[in-house]
Amino acid sequence: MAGNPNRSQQPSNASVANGSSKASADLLPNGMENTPRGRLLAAAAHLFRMKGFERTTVRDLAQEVGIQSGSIFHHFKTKEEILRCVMEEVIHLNTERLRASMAKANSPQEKLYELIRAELNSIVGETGEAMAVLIFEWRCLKEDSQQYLLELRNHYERIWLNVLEEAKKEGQIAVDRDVVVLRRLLGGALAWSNYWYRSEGKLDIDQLAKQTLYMAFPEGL
Amino acid sequence: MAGNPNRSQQPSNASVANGSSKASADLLPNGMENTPRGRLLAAAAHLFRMKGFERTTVRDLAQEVGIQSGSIFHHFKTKEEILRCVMEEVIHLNTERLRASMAKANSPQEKLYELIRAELNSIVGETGEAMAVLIFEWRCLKEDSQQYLLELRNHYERIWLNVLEEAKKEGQIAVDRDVVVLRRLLGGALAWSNYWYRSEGKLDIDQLAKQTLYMAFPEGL
DNA sequence: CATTACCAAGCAAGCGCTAGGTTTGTAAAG
DNA sequence: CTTTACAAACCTAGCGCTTGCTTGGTAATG
Repeated sequence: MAGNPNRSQQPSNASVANGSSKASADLLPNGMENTPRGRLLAAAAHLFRMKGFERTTVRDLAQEVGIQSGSIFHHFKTKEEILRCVMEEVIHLNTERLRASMAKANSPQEKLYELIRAELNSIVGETGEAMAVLIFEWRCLKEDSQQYLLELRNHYERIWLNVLEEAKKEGQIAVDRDVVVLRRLLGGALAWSNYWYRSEGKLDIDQLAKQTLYMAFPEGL
Repeated sequence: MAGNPNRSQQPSNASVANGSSKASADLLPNGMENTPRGRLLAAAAHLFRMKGFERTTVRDLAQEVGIQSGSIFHHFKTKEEILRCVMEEVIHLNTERLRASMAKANSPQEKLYELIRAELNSIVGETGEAMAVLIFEWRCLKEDSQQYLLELRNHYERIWLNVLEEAKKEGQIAVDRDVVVLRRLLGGALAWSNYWYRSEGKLDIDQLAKQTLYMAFPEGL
């Protein structure tokens, strides 16, 4: 038993885990996948999306990044903390994206179109798995984690509501439409796209964004 | 009086009809709590909604109906079968509701409004918990159960698409709008209401249905 | 006396997580 | 250039507990 027959030899480059598992397709930008922590988060987003938080064991996660299950707890205190970190990072990233997307827009209609496009890209793009986890694994968080992340989400929602309120004030949205309800309808419609939209299909993201914009502005852009 | 043929039911058969007489309706309003099976299904819908399928243990479920955990397996072969039965019954029930809702409608707009109202009632009404389970616990099903339930769902979706296609043919929906995409946007928006809509609020279901109708028909009814 | 509904006890497997030792990359000290 | 020091990264082994599910039996009903 003294030997280590199965031990993997990592190249000094420290770039890639041993080839037992396919690389996760959902890596968050900016070199996050270069640290062990980032690799774990990316793999977690992938597995949590595919199998759900509860069904994903720490052993699954360890295998995905090519380490032993116990080694995970060198980087995270608990399994729940991994979930929370995935969610936290994706909220921060996409709140920033939302803000940036409005820089190129002027009218409320254009702004709303850019918001829809940005959220759609968050949901069906490279952060899509993490976004799905954020949306659909919410109840797996402990109470205090929920509370904390709720504040971050409120900032995100505030951006939407500001634009919708501006549009209504300028008369672009019928007076008997409630902007809070409208945001929820839009949010649901967009979130749902995570389940059915495939970028390989004949519908590209901009087209889908335009179809979605009809929900608020029937005359389009 | 009738036995319990459902116990050994297998969904792996591609055919929809398996023992045509074993009417469901254990789960919902009438008869729901009259049989042990019905009580279990109702409790399961509730717990699966609140905690998720994985987090709900058979011991939780047993305690909810006041029996021992082992006794559950007198009524269902596996825990997964309970989930499947909850979903199956709620699909059957709501497909029937959808059909019935159109009896009182004439124009495509009216029909669509009734469809929205019916689905909304399914989602936020007394079958809401089971509907949420159907939507959000889908991946907890085994492959063959998914396949089986998918056929039932396709019938449900067909009703929607027929109405939308009729509306488009009559020119009520802009030519550049895709009815399949529109149904998915509507479905997402409606499904999402399960997360935020509270019937105690100031918005009643008919009002929400009307706000939702704007997504398809900007001029309303 | 068959059927239905249930209990009591517990098994095998799998779970999150821990403890304690080993390897590895890096960089200052000799 | 080599040695020494050290922390981060990781492994091995397994503990304590929970899980879905099984078994073999009992009580009540018609």
